[in-house]
Amino acid sequence: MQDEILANQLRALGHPVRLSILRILAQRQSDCCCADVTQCLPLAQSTVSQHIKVLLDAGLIARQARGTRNCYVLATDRLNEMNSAFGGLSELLLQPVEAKKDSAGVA
Amino acid sequence: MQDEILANQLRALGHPVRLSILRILAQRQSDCCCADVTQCLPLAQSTVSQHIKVLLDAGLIARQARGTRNCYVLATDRLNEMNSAFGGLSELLLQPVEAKKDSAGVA
DNA sequence: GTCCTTCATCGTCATTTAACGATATAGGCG
DNA sequence: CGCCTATATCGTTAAATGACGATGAAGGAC
Repeated sequence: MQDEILANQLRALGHPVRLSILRILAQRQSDCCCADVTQCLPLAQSTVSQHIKVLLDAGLIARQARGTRNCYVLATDRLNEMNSAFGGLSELLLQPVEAKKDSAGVA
Repeated sequence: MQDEILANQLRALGHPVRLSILRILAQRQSDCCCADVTQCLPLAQSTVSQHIKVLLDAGLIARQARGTRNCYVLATDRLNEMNSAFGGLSELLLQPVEAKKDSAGVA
């Protein structure tokens, strides 16, 4: 289901460490490898690698093999899609609240 | 931390059933009690109640005692906040990609 | 007061997650 | 070829999650 995918992406975002990782990637977006990320966090390399995997599986980041290093970049396409999906969701959720403030359809 | 809160809210959204619950609340936003939600889902009442609790704890919905019923409504304020926060996050994340396409600052 | 409905909470169980250390693989360098 | 570095994966463990049935408490209705 669509919801499954969206939920999976939201769940992937739903951890402070993973938010941090995304921010780290956003800041130094080029040539950011696992070791770089690990250096910014108080966690073991294997743990960081695991979090990276969650983000990878959710499609929120992409891997770029670079010699012996694996560099990661934000999957901006997917993030954009997700942004749209989330925008659509929140629009849907928030819609009834506004009670069609100025809906032109009313006679 | 701010991230803790945001992550918690995202995690609360990160389950298909909870997305469904939010949609259900959005559709028939008034007088929607636990039984109503349960009727829309193939889950036990206690399970639905648990999911509702997660959404409550994340502040995404609010409870309104109504006699023997507890009615739930979307916490639109919080959802709006979250929408902003998410927008801000995605803006931050997506920013480097656009490479300031038309930033006026450039001579 | 008694009964009935609604629902949150409790206890349980299986699954998943988060964290770690250890390890094996893959690629560059001498 | 042999070594080193980088990192993904494995195995483990504790804790969290998701699901359920049962139960107890709160609040009408008669």
